[in-house]
Amino acid sequence: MQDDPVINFGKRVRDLRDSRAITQDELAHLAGMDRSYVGQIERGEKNITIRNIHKLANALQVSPKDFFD
Amino acid sequence: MQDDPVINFGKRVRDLRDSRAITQDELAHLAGMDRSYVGQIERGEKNITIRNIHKLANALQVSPKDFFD
DNA sequence: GTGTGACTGAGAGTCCGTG
DNA sequence: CCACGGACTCTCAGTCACA
Repeated sequence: MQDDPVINFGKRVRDLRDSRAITQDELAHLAGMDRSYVGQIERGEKNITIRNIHKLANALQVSPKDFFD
Repeated sequence: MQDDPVINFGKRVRDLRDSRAITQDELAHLAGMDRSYVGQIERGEKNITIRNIHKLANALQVSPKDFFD
């Protein structure tokens, strides 16, 4: 069982993004971040900060809580 | 209304710590962090990363979701 | 017991490109 | 459309001394 928060967070972002049928590029643009960075987050390669968590939550129109399920 | 996530997160940490009646020193020890670092987080001076959010959640025995209310 | 400023190494985050 | 890379800049992690 993989319980690294960075991994789980990335999976959650990908799920939410897929459910909205948008690309990494589009999500990056909505959140005001770099396209390759979004990819790195989804792959669990980056230890994201709380400010960017909020940016992604807003871009995906969810509560930050929804990333921790 | 102060909606900087860094500020709100700090307040939430302080509230949860106070409700447990422990010092910054004790929380820092439980979370495996430096005492002054915890203070900086509570004051909203640090844009904390997701891994440290989880450390604090574990130390306070709450879910990471509880920081986002 | 806590607030604060200063500090260094590590890693967050960007920009460019490739298959 | 995405994974992955190099090369870069900026900021966070983590600690310390002192108020």
